[in-house]
Amino acid sequence: MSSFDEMDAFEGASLSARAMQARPMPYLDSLNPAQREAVECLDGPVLMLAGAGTGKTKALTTRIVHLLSTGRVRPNEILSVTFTNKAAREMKERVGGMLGQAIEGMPWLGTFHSVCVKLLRRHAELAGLKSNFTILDTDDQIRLLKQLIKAEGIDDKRWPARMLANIIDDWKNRALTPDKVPAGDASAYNNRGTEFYAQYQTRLRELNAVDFGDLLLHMVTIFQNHLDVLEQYQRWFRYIMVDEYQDTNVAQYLWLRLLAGAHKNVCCVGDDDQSIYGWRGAEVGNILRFEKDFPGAMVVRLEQNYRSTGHILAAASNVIRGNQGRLGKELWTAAGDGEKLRLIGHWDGEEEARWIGEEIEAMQRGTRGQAPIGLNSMAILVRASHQMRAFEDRFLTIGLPYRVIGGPRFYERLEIRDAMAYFRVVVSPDDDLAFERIVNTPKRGLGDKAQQTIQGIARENGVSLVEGARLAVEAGQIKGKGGGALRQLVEGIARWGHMAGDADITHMELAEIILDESGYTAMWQNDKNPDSPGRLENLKELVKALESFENLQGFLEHVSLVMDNDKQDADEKVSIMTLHAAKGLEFPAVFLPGWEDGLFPSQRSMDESGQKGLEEERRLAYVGITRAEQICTISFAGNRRVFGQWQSQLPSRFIDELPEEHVEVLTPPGLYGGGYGAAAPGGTMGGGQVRSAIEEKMAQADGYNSPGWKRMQARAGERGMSQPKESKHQVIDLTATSSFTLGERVFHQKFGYGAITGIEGDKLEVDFEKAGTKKVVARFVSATDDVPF
DNA sequence: AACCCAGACATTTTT
DNA sequence: TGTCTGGGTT
Repeated sequence: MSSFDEMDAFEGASLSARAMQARPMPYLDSLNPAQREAVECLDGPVLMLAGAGTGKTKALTTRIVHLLSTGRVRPNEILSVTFTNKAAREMKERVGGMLGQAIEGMPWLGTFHSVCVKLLRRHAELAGLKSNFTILDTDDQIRLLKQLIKAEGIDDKRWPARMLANIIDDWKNRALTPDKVPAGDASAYNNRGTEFYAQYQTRLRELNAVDFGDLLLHMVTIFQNHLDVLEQYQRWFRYIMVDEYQDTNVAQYLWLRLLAGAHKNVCCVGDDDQSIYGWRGAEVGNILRFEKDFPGAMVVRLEQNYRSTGHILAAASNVIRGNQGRLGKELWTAAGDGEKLRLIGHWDGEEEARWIGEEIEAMQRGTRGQAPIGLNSMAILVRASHQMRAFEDRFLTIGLPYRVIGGPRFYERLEIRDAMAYFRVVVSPDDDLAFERIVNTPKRGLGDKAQQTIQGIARENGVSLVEGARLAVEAGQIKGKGGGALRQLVEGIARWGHMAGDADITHMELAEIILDESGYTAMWQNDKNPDSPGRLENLKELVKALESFENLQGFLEHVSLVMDNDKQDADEKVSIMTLHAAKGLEFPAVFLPGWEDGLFPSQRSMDESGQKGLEEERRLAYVGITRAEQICTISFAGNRRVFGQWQSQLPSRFIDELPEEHVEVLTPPGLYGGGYGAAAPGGTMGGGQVRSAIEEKMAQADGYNSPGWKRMQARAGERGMSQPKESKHQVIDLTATSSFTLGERVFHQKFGYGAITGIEGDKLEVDFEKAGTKKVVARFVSATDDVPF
């Protein structure tokens, strides 16, 4: 069936047309011409260049639906890869929704990694592994490398394991096995990088384990060395689709090329302007080269944007225009111009945070002359996570609810990893890494010496550490308190292992039993740290997460790849996140603070990667601006404290790239002589008309004295701490009632335990044990039953 | 094993 | 400036 038939379904009087009417394809009707072209071009290579907010996911999912409903392929013959679980989930849901039924049969829609795990479990022996191999995360990886480094007697202070891990990851991203590492890289890690890489791979094989990078690399190697296996999958995956193609690394690229090599029915979707993961091995070159890799490829550009206003798109386009070697796209919208971008400079970072806080409250109330905007519709996007702090502090004091997106993933948390190590030991007692992790957690009096004894016995007898520990206990080789505790642990592991086969106990009950009997839960219950309650919560959540799995084994196989962190709460909150974390999201109102040279674009990026680095930063700017639907506010500060030192900052060079006609320059508040320490007058700064507008606004601001800016800057430097403070006039709401009393002991989510030293309306002054004295809003603390100290 | 202090250090982090 | 790590101490 060709697309021709489908398009003419309602016009022609042919038999096929009438047949089509009997089975219409309404899903095509809601597509724009470009999307439709990309959806209907099913055979041969297709590159879908999808600009921000142009309905990429819609096109991609519709294409799958089209493939399926035209009956040309079965669901399990489509390979569709994404980078995140979230994206995969969303695609599954949308395809299912469009088909009007849950699709069980798309086993090959998933992340690169999850698809590779599935493949690798089938062919593990070709990589020297057993199919029940474990997947190590970064933490395990580093611990393992540390052991190797120590064994070689290398000073891991001078040559940190972390560094070696990065080097090895980098090689794996480039699909380089130890024997293929180019001579030019030989100097890596004190000239011994390759050697350690080889050792590490050997050790992984011994442990029947892989790291994230191996998932791809092993499959590429298998495909390269076993033509029969490759051909099998080339035949099986009749259609291939790739999301976020601009983010693929060399290994992923090779993997795809191998699989698509025969039929070339591959549809890659991406946007070269949104490639922001170069530092993780992503190669923009992959997408730029697509037409060379797949001659005769059909290239479709999705350029109609359904997200942002005209001003926002124009500004974003003008910024990204500064990059070389783009495939080129011009976003447009059928919607109106909307509001211009808003640009504002502040005296320092604190004032910036304060202003944004006020602005958010104003938008929320709708006092800016437009409809109120909910907090969920607003986001602050920063370049580096340390910038979040200023906002968190400020929002905590004014009682503005916020949520931080990103941060450590759920399964990366200490307590989750510990718990999982317990499960691993129970499920597979020869998992030495897991045993090492938990043998003395909680503390069992098994220090280095005891552990070395166990290691020694295990090695002598050629058995696992658990078995070695059992032998050590039997022989009475561990003295004192540790001996008894170890016996308990070893017996526990054996007992829990038996329970795993007991049909009367669910795996969730088993998990709880393991955590309780091992003393792990008690360890956190007895821990006085303010974050211990949270950790216990997480453990509960972990056990809950087990519900959707058959057994512990099944859980462990997938958890490291599947569990993510977006536990969404229903409350209205402003989102704070990095620009990287914001990719793929959209908000009616977006704040982009910290647009200062060195911070954004990041100095380090430019130092390490030069022009390439700068261009990636520019793409980050593009990503940031295009997250905004209605209102986009860019700001910078003239002074900022970095590592405790006050530094005067120059506005970001990207600000000069904003087109004046699409930007409105706001007047800074200037309560305390809101001067502008870095608005260097003069022509050397480059052609920003926007910049002169800023200078003008700065000059209008109270207390700004144009010729004196340099002196102000100098003084600011000298004074150090004596920066302008935020205004002290606090409105004390006498009507607000507080149920707290002076001296009462309270708990705060972020600051931990403390005692109330002052009450002003609904604001409390609390002397926290760990965090010092802070002013917080009463509803953010709770009374505790603990004895006041 | 718990504690304390000095010193290093300090982007982005889909899996 | 603050956080974290590792080494040294009790």
